[in-house]
Amino acid sequence: MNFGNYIRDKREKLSENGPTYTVRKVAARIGLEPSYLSKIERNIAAPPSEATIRRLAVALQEDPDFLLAMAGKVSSDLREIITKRPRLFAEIIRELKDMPDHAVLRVIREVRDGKW
Amino acid sequence: MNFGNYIRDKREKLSENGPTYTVRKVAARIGLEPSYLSKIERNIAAPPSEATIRRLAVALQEDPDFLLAMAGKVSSDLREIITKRPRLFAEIIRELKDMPDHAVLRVIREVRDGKW
DNA sequence: ATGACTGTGTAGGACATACTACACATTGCT
DNA sequence: AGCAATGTGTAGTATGTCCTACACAGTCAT
Repeated sequence: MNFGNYIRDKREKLSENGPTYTVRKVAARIGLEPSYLSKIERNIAAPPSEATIRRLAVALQEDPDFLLAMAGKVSSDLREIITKRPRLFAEIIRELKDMPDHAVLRVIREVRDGKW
Repeated sequence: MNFGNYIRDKREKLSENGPTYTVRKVAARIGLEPSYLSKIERNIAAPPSEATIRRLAVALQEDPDFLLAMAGKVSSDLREIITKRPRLFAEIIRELKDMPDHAVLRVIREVRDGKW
């Protein structure tokens, strides 16, 4: 599944009950030209900028980090966190790479519970 | 400290004993025009691409993740890891954001020791 | 059949990224 | 004086990013 198909599907699902989620309406709400959004949805145009993806996430009730990932991007706030301590974060991310979700979640919980 | 100044300093340190680390020699070794490297070092040109930064890291015996971070970039392999499970990694990275180095290192060690 | 919608096609443009090619001036050596 | 090596200035290019502006064709209701 790619970015364009995903948001087209999502928008079409939302547009089933009423004309609130047409290409034109959504585009207007997030400040884009309708034809541009149309092209994005058909993968004729590449995914838009991070700022636009964020507005799109709000408009379509999607998780911004997930949408950004579909566009092959990493949220700028995460990039900032990583670039401030690159070796440290590179190490832990690579370490967690092959761990199953539930194990990573356990780490998150342990960290959050302040056992450190 | 910015990218240009940093690599200029590093190269100059390495060039102290012998003419092995002139702008021209280093540029030749990593396949760049000398004038381009010169401009990068003086911050007239923006930091180069990830691939070039990696070659530069090898040539100057620097940590690639660190150099990439100085250029405001995140290694593409890390980006890939994150975009495969964006919500999970977004959560843990934000959770670790304000933790001191030693605490993050402890997490890394625990993970590596396979207590999970 | 007119008007109000719908999505989409065409044709750009402004700016950034990531470079190359080559000439030039300065310095040090012989 | 002449050559080699140094760093740098100028000019230009290809490609990508991120969009706008506007026109057009089809559908649907009145």
